[in-house]
Amino acid sequence: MAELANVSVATVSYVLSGKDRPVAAETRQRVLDAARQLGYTPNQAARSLRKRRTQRVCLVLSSFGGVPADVRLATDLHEMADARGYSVVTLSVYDEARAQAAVEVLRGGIADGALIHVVGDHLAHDLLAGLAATGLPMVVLGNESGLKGCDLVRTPEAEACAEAVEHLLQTGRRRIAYMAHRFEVYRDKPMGRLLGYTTALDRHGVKERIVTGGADDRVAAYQTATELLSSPDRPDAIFAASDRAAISAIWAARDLGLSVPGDVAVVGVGNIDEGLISNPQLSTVGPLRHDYTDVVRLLFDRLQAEEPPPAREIVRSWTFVRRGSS
Amino acid sequence: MAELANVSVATVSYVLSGKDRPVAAETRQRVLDAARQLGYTPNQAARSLRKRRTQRVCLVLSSFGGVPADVRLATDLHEMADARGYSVVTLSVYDEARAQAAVEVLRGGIADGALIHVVGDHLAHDLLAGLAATGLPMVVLGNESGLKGCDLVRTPEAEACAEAVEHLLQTGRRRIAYMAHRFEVYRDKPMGRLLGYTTALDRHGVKERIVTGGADDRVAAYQTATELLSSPDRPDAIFAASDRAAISAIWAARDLGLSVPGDVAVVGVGNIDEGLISNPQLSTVGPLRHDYTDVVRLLFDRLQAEEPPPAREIVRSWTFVRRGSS
DNA sequence: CTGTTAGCGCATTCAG
DNA sequence: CTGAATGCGCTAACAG
Repeated sequence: MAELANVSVATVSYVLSGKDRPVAAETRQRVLDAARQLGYTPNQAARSLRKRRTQRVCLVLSSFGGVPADVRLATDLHEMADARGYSVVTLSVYDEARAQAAVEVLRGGIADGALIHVVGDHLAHDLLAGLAATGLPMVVLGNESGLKGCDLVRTPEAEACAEAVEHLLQTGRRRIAYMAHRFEVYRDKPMGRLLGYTTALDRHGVKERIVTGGADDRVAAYQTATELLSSPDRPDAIFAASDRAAISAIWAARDLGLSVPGDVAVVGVGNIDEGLISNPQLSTVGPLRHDYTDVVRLLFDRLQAEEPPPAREIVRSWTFVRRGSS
Repeated sequence: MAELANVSVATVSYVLSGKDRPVAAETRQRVLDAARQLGYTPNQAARSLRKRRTQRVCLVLSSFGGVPADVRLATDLHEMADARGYSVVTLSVYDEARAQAAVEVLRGGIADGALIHVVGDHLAHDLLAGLAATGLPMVVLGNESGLKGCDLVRTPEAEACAEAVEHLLQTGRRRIAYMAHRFEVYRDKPMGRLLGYTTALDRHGVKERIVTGGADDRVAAYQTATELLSSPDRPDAIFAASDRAAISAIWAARDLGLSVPGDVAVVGVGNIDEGLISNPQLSTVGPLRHDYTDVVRLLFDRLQAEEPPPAREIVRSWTFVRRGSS
């Protein structure tokens, strides 16, 4: 490369990395021509080794096709990364092995910072804490507590879900089933959405708990809802841990000849757009606006800060949105 | 690190990378202890610079939350990567800018190989060809032709879709609408799914073409289907470019008081599981089994080959699956 | 304006 | 069995 253009490697580096060092127009052109002719692209490993920065950020998600809101998160991240000259790579963490691998990759220095949104318990708290202790700039979405050295974005899910369940109680529902994500069921004590459910029932002195799995995918949700609603003492409301599951529940109810919300009310979580086209429209719990620019900004602030800024925390606002299904 | 364990960097390298060089048990333990105490992880940039391999593969997708089948593709890739000691990073390509960026990152050497599944036209053929010319081992899913130096996985979408539309014609449908992905509409000539649609109509001498957008997301599909079905000369069949859009179309029909398939038949593409719980069950076009292990194996064969193997090609088998909606 | 040089952190000879 | 020396491809500082 350098010899083809008949210049030193330093010159090549300067023109390709667009630094301010003055380079004769003619020389620059020669370099550019040679680069194009050879299809030359600087080796990023060498570059980051030298610069001690990768100009990359890493997005860590539970899985592709998981939470629909992740699409927005990813878009917002890509957009800001672009604007600031960073690339984005994504790691998928859908089980413990993947969590381990992801942390290893991050520790190996694949990126200058990470935006981490892993639902469930795959990414153990210790792993996360160990990663943060590395000094890697990171922003964690979740309800982890006691994470030092990184920014936290938490969502008051429990409160908002309790509100939804209280609404069900106040409109006369008494047998309220909760369709949970798998990881919630295997937890020692209820948290988040499930906690909201139990809290609301506690407050109203309702003893009965009907907790099933099935919220993880649409088909499982349909089957679970069908079972629930086929039983002789069927619930008069289903609170599902995801909107997708809730919509499946609506289908199941209708296929059984039950009316929604007449015979059974349905409420989901997430406030996805699809809730607007279901019939009836889906009552849900979630953010009113899906916008993660503030979250993403936390990361880039941290990346571009001279020294580690104090840990900040954003609390995302979640509310109960009543629509036709309840 | 080296000094804490009181050994040379070479020794550290040997014990941590698990090479066969003999190391005294006591020395090894000292290194391991020091590594854990410091939370030391070898820098991957330096390692790949030296070894000229990253031990990473890259998955390139259109977008997270895009095609449901990508979840399986990702799982299969992760699994085999794990087994062979590779990590997986993912790049998301949902527009031209992202395509450009992704290719740049790949050229920069982020991974030893790439599995590329980008639907639509974002990833221009030239970019792909340029990347392949780099010598980067890659497997491309799509119907690109004339790509040298990489393995191709193609899907006879057009044929399978034509079969579906012929089925609609044979069961008496005459006004068949096609709900397209955005990128299909803006193409100069029909390809893939749209081509299947036009081909079938041509064969049967049907002149009328009803092509709309809306297949990209559920809400848009619902709205588009509602418009189509509200018109005085409404179609008697809707062929949607995705199952998700097709399911939205079923909802739209039902919400308008139309029966499916009585008043309007609906057929989708993709054969996603959700089609089994829709009411009626969704007729669709797609693979009977979602399994990408053979595709993934192509990549690792290529990675572990001494010299570039001949370009191979896999043709995935797609069929029309008739269910209740048509 | 451009070339020379010294590492970045690691894996790998080659000596000991 | 272990340490010292070399260089992977690049950038930044310093000479010219």
